[in-house]
Parts: sequence; structure tokens; C-alpha cells
Amino acid sequence: MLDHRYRSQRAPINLSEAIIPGLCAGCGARHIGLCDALSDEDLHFLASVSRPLTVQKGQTFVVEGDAARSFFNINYGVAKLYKDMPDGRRQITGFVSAGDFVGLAADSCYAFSAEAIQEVRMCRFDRTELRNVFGRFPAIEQRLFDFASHELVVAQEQMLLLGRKTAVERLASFLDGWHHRLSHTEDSNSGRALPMTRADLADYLGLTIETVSRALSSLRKLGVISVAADHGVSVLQSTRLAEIAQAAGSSSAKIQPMA
Amino acid sequence: MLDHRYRSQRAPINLSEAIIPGLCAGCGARHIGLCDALSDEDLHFLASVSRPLTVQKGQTFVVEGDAARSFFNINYGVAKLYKDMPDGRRQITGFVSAGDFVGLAADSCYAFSAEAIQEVRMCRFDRTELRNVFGRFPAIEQRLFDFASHELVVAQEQMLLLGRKTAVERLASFLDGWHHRLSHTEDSNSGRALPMTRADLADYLGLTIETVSRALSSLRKLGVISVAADHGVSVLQSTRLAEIAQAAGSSSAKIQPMA
DNA sequence: TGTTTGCATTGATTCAAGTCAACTTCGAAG
DNA sequence: CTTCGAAGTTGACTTGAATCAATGCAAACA
Repeated sequence: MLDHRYRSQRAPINLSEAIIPGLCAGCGARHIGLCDALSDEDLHFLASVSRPLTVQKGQTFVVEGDAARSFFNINYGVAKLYKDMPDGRRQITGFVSAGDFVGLAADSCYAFSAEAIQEVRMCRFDRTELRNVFGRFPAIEQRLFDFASHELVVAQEQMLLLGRKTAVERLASFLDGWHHRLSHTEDSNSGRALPMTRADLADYLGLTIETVSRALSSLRKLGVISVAADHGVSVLQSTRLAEIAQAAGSSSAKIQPMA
Repeated sequence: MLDHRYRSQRAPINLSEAIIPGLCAGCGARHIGLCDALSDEDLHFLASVSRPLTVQKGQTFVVEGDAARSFFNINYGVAKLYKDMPDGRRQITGFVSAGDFVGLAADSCYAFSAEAIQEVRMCRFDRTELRNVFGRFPAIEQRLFDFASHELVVAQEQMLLLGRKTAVERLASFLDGWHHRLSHTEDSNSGRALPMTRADLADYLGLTIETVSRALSSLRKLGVISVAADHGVSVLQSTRLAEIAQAAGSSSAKIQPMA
């Protein structure tokens, strides 16, 4: 319900890529919060501080520790953000898709790496121009602020997941969240295969691929989801899934002893 | 080193509490990023949208799910932010102290609860006035944006900790971070007892109190820390502690086989 | 058409952290 | 001074997820 603000904002404008390189055709400027008509001067300015960028599946476009020169706004596709430990352990901190900003969690250097798990198209902004962009388009600053606040809410939710939930609860939480995310995007075909591999899920949920697989089997056996031949996951009972995710119904509704 | 921006900014101004109820005596407006002289009109405005607030140790001042009407800036003391599950499991998402903002991770409702673990003094702002405050003091908006970005970096770091680190690594990471945090605050008496209980540590690190205790014993036996009679923790070898926290030296410098 | 290869699933076993329980210490209350 | 209770430590045992290992399966390829 919250994602709505970030994902399903349809603007009447439809600026071609030829005019504003940084903004994709078809979606215009809606992703970055610009919904009003823009002056020629504004268009020229936007074109000067942003560039379109397409990265292929598997390609890394942000490397943890590199100087944080760019700031991205995703137009199409899904990418994973992650942190690696020297011995190879990896934690995926989030998946980003259309409308999301990438590059907030950065000071002089990026605090994470980013890799496309599908073909990803985005606008790249020069980070040094960010203040200027904000000055000219306060709507973008506000939108970015709201996005950051929302990311913090999501991050706290994820900390609860990683610190306190069981494997099955983690899977249920993720599937529940992804399900909602899809329903707010145009392509609400909830029966689709997930764009990420089991390894990505494991790295996101703080588990191993084997445990992810077993947890999916558990949920399947409970009749809450179904797993297709291509490993795609469909939610059959979304309410039940949400209950498992929040551990509701199991002990929150604990019967009070009479004594 | 990053905390420096948020914690050790000393402004020459020293506005009394009588003039601006929302700003504490002694620190003036530096916490919220106001370092220039303010006009009478500005002072009056600030007084109208903010109020000073003191909460005692153990007192909860933000409840998850409540309407997010206020926004806080901590002046003194330490508070814990946390999320609870219906069956009692708890995850502390962070500890906040002087200079920190509380209330970012909120939409219409707070996404977390907050409880003072020491006496805490803070400024409370009306959230509906936030836009007006930003409009009048762009420095605050910028500071808040920087703070939010930094919180995201910290949150991602914590996700890595909760998802992938061992108990000892988690403790080492926390102690290393707290050690740095202290060194940037005025009272850099690194031999101090931690303000939080073992239970708080456990809820922050996704462990049980017994495991926290055992991990502290491990680090003590390694000679990296010492634990005082009052359970206060002192760092003896900060470099070693940081290495353990990042799992460096164990396998990152793995010797490459000759073959 | 068979082979390879990358994912995914499932089973057997191990292990790090959780659970249960005993004990210590210390400060506050009586 | 004694008692009490909260907080912390340590030990014995259990368990949920990790690890190790085998197998399935379909797309890519020779």
C-alpha cells in the first residue's frame, strides 16, 4: 500500500528519450517525481545532469568502496544490492525495480554493490549535481526524502526478519512482500517466476540455498504456495502466507489461562 | 569518522532553553544543523513548532503502530529503537544518542517503538510542520537527508551482521562501532560500562543473552577486551577487534595455492 | 541425440546457537 | 545484617539450520 506512492504514479506527460536522455520513453519523468509540464530550460538542464544507462543481466554497475559519483533511478528491470565479506559471505540488502533510487546509502564511497538480475534500464545522475537538481526541482528532493524514509522502514523490517525469524517465516515474509510489490506494478501476473535465483533468495534472507529450498517445500506442502516446473512461485493463500510471515495465529492469539 | 558530521559539530551560538523551548541549553541549535545566527522571527517560529521533552530510563516515548505525529532530535542520553513480534520476539534496530533524529522510519504510523535506556532529553517537532521547517531552514532538510543516508548505510551494515556473521563477529562489530561512536563524542572515556543491558545487546545482535555472555567471554579470553566487575566492557586491542568484526585476517588473506 | 552445465531439490550428518538450569554477584529494601 | 530480586555467567543438553553429498531436470551445446 505504501509502494503505491513510489510505483504507480501515472503522469499524463510522455517525454521522448530523444529530448531527455536521462528519462526513458514511455514513462516520461514520473519515476523521479516530475509530473508537471517542464519548460525547455528545465529539459535542457535535466539532459545535462543525467544520462540513460542500460546494463545487462549479471552486470555489476555499482561496486562497494568505489567513489560514489553517480546516483541512479531505475526505469525497468530488477537489480540486487549487496555487501560481501572478504571470505565470500554475502548479504543482499535489497532488490530494486522501476521507480527506485540507487545510491542513497553512500557517503564518499558506495556502501554496497549493485548487479542487474535482469536487463535494467535507468537514469544516471551526477551526484555532484544533486544539490542543483534539488534546487531546481524541489519535488525530486521531497520524493527522494520520502523514498529514503520508506527504505528505512523496510530496512528495519528486514533486520527483524534476519535477527529473529525462522527460515519458513523469512520465506513467507519475502513472498508476501514480493506479492504486494507485484500487485502495485502494472504486470500483476502473480503467477510469475521470481526474477532472482535461489542463491539470491538465500543471500537476501540470511540462509543457504538448501534451507530456502526446504522452506519453499514446507510452504508448498502447507498448500500456501505452489512451485511450477520452471521453479516459479505462485501464492495460493495470501492471508495464510501473511500470517506465517508475522507469526500471527500461532502464539499471539495465545489462550489466556483461567487462573 | 562519519559520525563526526553528526556529532561533533560545535556552533558558536548558545541559545537558551527559555528562548527556544525545543532546543536545549548548552548545545544551542547545533543538533538540528542550525549554526548561523537566527532572527527573532526564526526563533519564534522554531518555538512554535518544537517542544523540549525529557523521558526517564525505561520510559517508552514512541510506540510502533501509533500515528506518527512527532519527530525527535536527541540532545542527551541513549534510547533504543525496536520492533516486537506478537509472540514476544524483539529486534532492536538501533541505539540513538545526542544529535540523532528519531521518527524518520515512519509513514502515517511509526514502524518502530522507542524506549529510553538512560534519561533522555530531546526536542520534539510536529511532523505536520516538517515541510514548513524545511522551507524556512533548508540546512535542516539537508542535514536530515544526510542523516537518513547515513542511517541506510548503517542499516545495510547491520543486515550483513544479522544475516551472515557469527556470534563473536557480531559482538566484535558492535563493540568496534560503539567504541568509535564514543571516541567522537565528548566523553571519550572508552573504559565505560555500556549503557545497555545484555538483553538489549542480544536483541540488537539477534542472539540470546547467554550467547552474548559467551561471546564476551571468548573476546575476553582472546585478550581483545576486558570485562569489569560492574560488567563494563573495555576495548584492549581495537585493531584486533576490528579484524574479528570484519572476519579479516582469517580467510581474506587466504594463501593462494601454487598450482 | 547425447552430453554438459547450471540450478534446484532432497537426504544424512554436523555444528553453532538456543534452551534449560544452576549459580554468582551486587545493590536495594526491610 | 539479612533477604530479595535483577542481571550476568557458566554448564549440560537440544535443535534448527548449515554442511556434505547425491540426484533431478531442463536449457545450451556439440
